[in-house]
Amino acid sequence: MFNFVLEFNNSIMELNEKQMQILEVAEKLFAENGFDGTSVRQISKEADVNVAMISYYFGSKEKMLDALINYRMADFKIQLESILSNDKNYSEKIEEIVAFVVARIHKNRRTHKIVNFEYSKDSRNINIEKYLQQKDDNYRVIEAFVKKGQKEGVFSKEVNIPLIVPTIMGTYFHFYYNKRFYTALHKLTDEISLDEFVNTTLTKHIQQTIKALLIYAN
Amino acid sequence: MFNFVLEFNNSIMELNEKQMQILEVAEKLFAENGFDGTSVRQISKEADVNVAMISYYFGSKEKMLDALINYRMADFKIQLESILSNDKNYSEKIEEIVAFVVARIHKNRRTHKIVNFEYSKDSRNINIEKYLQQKDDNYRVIEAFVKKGQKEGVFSKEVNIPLIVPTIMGTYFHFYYNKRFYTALHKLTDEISLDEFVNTTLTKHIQQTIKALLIYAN
DNA sequence: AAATAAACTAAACAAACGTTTAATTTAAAC
DNA sequence: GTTTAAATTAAACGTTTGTTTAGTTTATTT
Repeated sequence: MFNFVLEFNNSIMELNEKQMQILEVAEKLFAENGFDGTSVRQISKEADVNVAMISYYFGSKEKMLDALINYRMADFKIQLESILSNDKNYSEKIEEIVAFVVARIHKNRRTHKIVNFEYSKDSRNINIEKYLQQKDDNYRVIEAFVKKGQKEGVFSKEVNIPLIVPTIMGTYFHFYYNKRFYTALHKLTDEISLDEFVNTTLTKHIQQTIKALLIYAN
Repeated sequence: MFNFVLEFNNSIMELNEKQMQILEVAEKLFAENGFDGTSVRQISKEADVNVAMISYYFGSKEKMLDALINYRMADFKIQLESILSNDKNYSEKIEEIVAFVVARIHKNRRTHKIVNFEYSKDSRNINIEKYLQQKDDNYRVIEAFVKKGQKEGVFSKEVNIPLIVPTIMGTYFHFYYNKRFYTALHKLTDEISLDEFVNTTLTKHIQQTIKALLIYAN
């Protein structure tokens, strides 16, 4: 019996297996139908638990969303730094960073989608500290890397560093949100070939883009 | 008294001023709080009309969303082609295309956001033909432009053409969806400086990116 | 001016919503 | 084995949801 210990709301929240099972179902349904488009009865039915368990375990539907986001972002330790500390050249390092980021957001795409949609709402009062912290951490690592490359004369100094990550993640998500259109364009069919497409073609495109931008921008 | 004539569901839908006023309010609220997060009573209250008018005019809340999307996409004639037909060089043409696309989606960002969020839902049954048609039209124009540049030896042949537009639009939308984070990073404050930022800094970044990609990708 | 059609309204509808209650079963502690 | 706590349940709570009804006002047509 292994529980998932989670720092949350300045206190520690332990998630047992049943809670995690509920969150998995909630993640799927929120990503498919939106937060407001998903009822707690749907979640409880699909997770095979009583409706009251959601309030019992998480307090409310909204607090369950908080728990989900923090649960998914909790293990976002900066593996970037280990990539940047190896002895590859700058071009190879860019490729590794992009491949890592794309694989990561693809794996957590459902929660990212929920955050993207709910985050900008005035009405929603979600606790996205962990998400913002991770975003900031990632940015600082990228910033240091690019500035180092600029100092060594490998990277162009004309690049807008804060907008590099939006280009990486934005390309992925715009593809993902419009996958029905783009998979038709690429003649892809099932979910497996989507994974493959992301890991090969899409990743390669973003790698090319960022390499060209960092090296040749003017 | 000028009405807006709209082709819709294989028939012609005429929108009078009151209907357009309702759609403007609905667009704002849908973009802010989502489709499911917005009630018809909210819309009717803010638009200063009776609740029943929404069913009376559009049939249902969902059909109103259809009407909104088609209303906003209706005037999306391909101005791209006029840009591409002038006598600028390739580099300048890229700049003009990017500036045009960014300005366009920024202007219609609210409806784009709604489409992005509702489009991927299995549960939602929205009619996005106009949107898809416009997407396809735009892609074909871009494709022809890039292939011409490749033939003339100006553009790299290593570029994945279908993924160029996702990079342009994705960069914009990832910035827009996370604007709270990025405006803090850029130390922007009000809505005006956001418009300015999009028209100058963000547009320039995407121009740099696409130019570098098309010319130097390998 | 009378008749017809369109625009608009307040009220009511059933269904679905998130949450709470009170009772019961299961597990842990003593 | 008894007591205490935690987990689980079915039912009910009061709101809010999108939509419809039936009636009234305003505009257009004859």
